[in-house]
Amino acid sequence: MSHNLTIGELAKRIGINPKTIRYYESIGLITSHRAQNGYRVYTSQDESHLLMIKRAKLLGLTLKEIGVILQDVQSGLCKTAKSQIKEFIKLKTLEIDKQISELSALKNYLTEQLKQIETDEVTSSEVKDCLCLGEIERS
Amino acid sequence: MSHNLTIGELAKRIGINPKTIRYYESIGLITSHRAQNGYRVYTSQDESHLLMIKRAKLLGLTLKEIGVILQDVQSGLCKTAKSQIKEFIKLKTLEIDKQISELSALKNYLTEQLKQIETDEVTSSEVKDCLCLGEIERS
DNA sequence: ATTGACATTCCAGCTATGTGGAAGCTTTAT
DNA sequence: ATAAAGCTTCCACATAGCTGGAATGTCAAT
Repeated sequence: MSHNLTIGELAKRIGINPKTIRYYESIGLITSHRAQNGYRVYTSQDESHLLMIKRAKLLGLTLKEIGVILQDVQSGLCKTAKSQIKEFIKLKTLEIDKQISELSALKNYLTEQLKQIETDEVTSSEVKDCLCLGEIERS
Repeated sequence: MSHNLTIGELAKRIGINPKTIRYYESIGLITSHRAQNGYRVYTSQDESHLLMIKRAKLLGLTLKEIGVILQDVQSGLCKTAKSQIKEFIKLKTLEIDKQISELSALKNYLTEQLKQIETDEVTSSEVKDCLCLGEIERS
């Protein structure tokens, strides 16, 4: 299963810079095994981890937060100290809810605004209200 | 209406560091008027702008993106060159949709995971799957 | 055997987003 | 009138998250 990859191949598959992978290793986010020549060797597991990192970053997690998840996951924490990961998941879920409702509110107002702009019936101050003062904070 | 504020008062109302306000000014994100003694003077409009900046930052916009919005809004762009702001809104709405669906997916999987953890029926690899390999990408 | 494309480490620098501190002026309170 | 608190500018440092370059080693192809 583990079709071994060099750092360059891995980087290409994930769509990131090899330097970034080395950087992640340097901060302890991932690890690597070495071939006899000293080259880093990666497995599909490593690829999965990197994909997860990429996705989590897109979702706004910091590398530090991602590191915590990976640590927990890799050390099989859910068997030995579940409460931590439970806590994390609960917290994260709440954060996500908040983020979603803020995004929805912003989207609604932008959509509304777009409609108005398209029917030529908007004033500068209305746009300003939408973006600066709008009822987004209700969410 | 414009109960004038010093930088310190404004900072306290918004809940940010006065230095941050000066920094925003230094990068051209906001402007300020000065009193005769040289002190910065802010109006409720400025307060609105700062609130909007704070909110937008929470939503993941960079200061540069926020700057674009503020520029458009402040120059009354919606009257003079609506197409740009229209374009921006459309793009932003799409991005928001994507972000929302990713967040929803992540939330679902975290919730699912939490349920399983709470009923003591989860394996390390399941958590791993959820976070690293899960079907989040379907979204 | 040489060339070119990779890999290694190390160090340096980059952007974004602030924060801290010094030196000095202004305002406010006592 | 003096001290505390708050304002100014300027400069430097901090943190996150990379990115680039130099010097060097390895591998694959010709």
